[in-house]
Amino acid sequence: MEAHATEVCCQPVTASLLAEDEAEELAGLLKVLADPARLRLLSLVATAEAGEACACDLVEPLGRSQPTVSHHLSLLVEAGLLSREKRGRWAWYRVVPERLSTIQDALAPGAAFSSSPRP
Amino acid sequence: MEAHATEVCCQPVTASLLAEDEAEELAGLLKVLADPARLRLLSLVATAEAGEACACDLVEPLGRSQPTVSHHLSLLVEAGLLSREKRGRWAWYRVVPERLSTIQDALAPGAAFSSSPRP
DNA sequence: ACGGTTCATCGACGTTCATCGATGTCTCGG
DNA sequence: CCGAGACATCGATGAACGTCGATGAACCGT
Repeated sequence: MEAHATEVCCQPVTASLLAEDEAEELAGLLKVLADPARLRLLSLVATAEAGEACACDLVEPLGRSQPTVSHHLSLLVEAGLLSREKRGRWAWYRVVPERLSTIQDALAPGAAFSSSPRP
Repeated sequence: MEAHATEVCCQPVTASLLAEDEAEELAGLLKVLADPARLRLLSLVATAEAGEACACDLVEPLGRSQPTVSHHLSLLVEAGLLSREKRGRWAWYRVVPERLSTIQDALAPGAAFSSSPRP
């Protein structure tokens, strides 16, 4: 019931009537974003040098314990919002911009009349 | 600590380092969206005839009890995602597209280098 | 003025979730 | 080969949340 990265995820919310399944799918993805700690992690990684950040450099600026940071990072990776690459004994993270665009598209406002321009 | 509609809400997450306050603010707004019932309510109102929907027509298609629907609608209004207008004994709801755009802007990907083009 | 309809509020219950300390696993340097 | 550092996993705990039935408040037709 989680927001796996493989999902393409939904048409725009305002474009057509969302089914319960699609709604749960999109809600699962949004739920991962809807947390201060995870938003700041996303922001920390995005603004990090070279666009990637080591987990060891995220614990202190986030002000949470190491297990908590690890937990949030796992959720972000599972949702496809971050990618993890383990190099040596460090784990490096990057943001996945396409995944953010996915959410943006799902939230496109006033899309109710933009489906078929006219035959 | 809620997502009041008056908030302008944050710079893009990927553009600059999010402070804890801003993160909580944006998270509060996203938390309202991150629920299947509320997403479907938003979708129901958006795709309704004339762009507005009566609360009485939302209970049955949502498949939840009337108090639950009322509760979710209140949260959406408080977050500024819906507007409520009481006419007679019915309550009519409309989506607020600007509020959706706010979230879209906050989630703009790859905005790390788009702040100041060059002086 | 009364009864029915619409909607919000209240109180309660079960689930989900963020957080932590303790522990386990892996990798490297000496 | 052993110890230290980095990270994930486990188990527990307290708070937040979605849901419902019951109740309350407002607004009409008759």
